[in-house]
Amino acid sequence: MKIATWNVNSLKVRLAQVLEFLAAEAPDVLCLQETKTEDTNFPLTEIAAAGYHSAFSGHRTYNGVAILCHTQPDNVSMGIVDFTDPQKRVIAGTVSGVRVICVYIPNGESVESDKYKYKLDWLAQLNAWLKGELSRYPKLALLGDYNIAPEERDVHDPKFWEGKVLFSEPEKAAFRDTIALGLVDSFRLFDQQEKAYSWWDYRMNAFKRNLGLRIDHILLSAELAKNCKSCSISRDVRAKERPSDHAPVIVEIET
DNA sequence: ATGGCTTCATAGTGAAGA
Repeated sequence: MKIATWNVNSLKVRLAQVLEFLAAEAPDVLCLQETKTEDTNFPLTEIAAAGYHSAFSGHRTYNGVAILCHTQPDNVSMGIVDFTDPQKRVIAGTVSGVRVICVYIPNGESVESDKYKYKLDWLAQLNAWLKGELSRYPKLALLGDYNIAPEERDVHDPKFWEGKVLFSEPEKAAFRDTIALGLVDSFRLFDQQEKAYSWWDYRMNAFKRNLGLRIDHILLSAELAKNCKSCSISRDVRAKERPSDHAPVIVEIET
């Protein structure tokens, strides 16, 4: 089973690239973030023509998440249970016995911002909810744009980023709390090249200079992690014409 | 090494992303 995640930064703008990615990689599941698309405008037909079912939760301008899937996902749910959030950031579904949770974790803007408080609160709510989800679904994959670089090696310049949003201590602590629930950062199960990132700023030639952060993650429950065969970042996608600022991440799991 | 991109909503700029 091949599962991927990608922050597309507008599904409308990136639709052709999404279809290209589906054709090239043929993932069983593709989780999308920042679709920025109202549900009524979701490109169901084009995605169906590529052989994929869609489950989605979006609104205009910001946020928006979706799960594209070769088979119809079961028990699709939106949001974090018991947490009222008008922003569409979570969608989950069960595919071949695997609970797939697609998340777009808040950016936080800066550590002084009210959005940063929202981010930390959001992460606490996520972790509280996940605890129950993990006991219900031993085979669970949590994927998406975390907007957190967990370790120094995930940041091109740790000194520069120290204490800043995406790499501040409370954010990293929240990430470790997620891991402590019994999830594994699949990327670190394998030998990886140094300076491997999943996001590069559009400005300052950041991609060409590899000034990036690894903030998109695929976390697996123990039962899935033990059968995980690979985890890689599709860096070439970021090099395309008019790219998203994020690259996709893909895992292969033996089922 | 953050003003220096990109997208959206809108009709000239402003917000937001990360």
